[in-house]
Amino acid sequence: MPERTKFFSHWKLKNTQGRNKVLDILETSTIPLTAEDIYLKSKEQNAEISLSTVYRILDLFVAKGIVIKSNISSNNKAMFEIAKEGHKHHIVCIHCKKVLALENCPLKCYEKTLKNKTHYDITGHKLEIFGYCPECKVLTDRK
Amino acid sequence: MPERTKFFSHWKLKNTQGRNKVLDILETSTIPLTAEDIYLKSKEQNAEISLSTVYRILDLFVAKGIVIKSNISSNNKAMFEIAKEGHKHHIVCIHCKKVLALENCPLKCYEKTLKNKTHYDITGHKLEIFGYCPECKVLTDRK
DNA sequence: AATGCAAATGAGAATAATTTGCATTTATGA
DNA sequence: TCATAAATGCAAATTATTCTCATTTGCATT
Repeated sequence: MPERTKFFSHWKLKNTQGRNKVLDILETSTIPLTAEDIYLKSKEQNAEISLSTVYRILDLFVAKGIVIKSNISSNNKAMFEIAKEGHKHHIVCIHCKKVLALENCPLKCYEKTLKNKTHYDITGHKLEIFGYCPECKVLTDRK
Repeated sequence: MPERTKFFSHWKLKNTQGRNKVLDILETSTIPLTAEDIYLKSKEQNAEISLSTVYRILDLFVAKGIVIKSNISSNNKAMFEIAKEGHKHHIVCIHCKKVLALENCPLKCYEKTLKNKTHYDITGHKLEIFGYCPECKVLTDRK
């Protein structure tokens, strides 16, 4: 039984080429991707999945908690990333849009506390922090 | 000098009817609102602001850090809320969509640490936590 | 208080992301 | 291997958001 079939059967999902490829692409990427990014990567890798199918697969993964959907500010495209350890969070400068990655996830501990307190099975989270970077907080229009 | 004029002049912004109304609506609301929600509320209150202007005002407020833009899962409309103390975070059940409000913000402390460490002027953050609620984690399709 | 001007607004057309319908193909369990 | 339900591709439909441009408004300065 192929490794991925086992993985998918945990969720009672068919192990299709498209789902495999999307999972590959998401697991390989170090940054969140848009549906179109994934579509283009599948094409590059000679395993094209139609864009609407990419959307359907992503929706499914989000519904299962395998993937986190978020909308990084400014553009309004949805971004998708694996809901797993090893993810990164960022501080985004509202003014110059510079992005600073945070060393470690401030919620790692908190999630454990929360599991005990709420009895939820927590599968992931989204976090983004905003502000003015040291340069911009000086220049900015605010008094 | 009207109270709001002072507020707006801090950001070198004109004190217009639209901006006042949008701020009123956002400050009054206990939940994040879509641009359309705000448009409809302005209409109800006999101070209609055109939808495109609502979008423009919201973009401006986001750019200044007065408002936080986020995209609560499932639907893909942007949601807007005041970037202020007293905000709430939530755990959303991936399966039944139930929302549980968290008592206190797990980032309150962390933001202070971060200010010192990064010298950013932090104006706000977005946080959403996902998982299966106690009922759904039993029923769920996952093995 | 009146004036000038840059900035803000309204209306609706344009854009672009996402969803949907339906005919065809594919994965899985018997 | 076969039957069947589920997944996919394609193109059209939908919908949130942005943009254009003519008109209006807020505010600094007389």
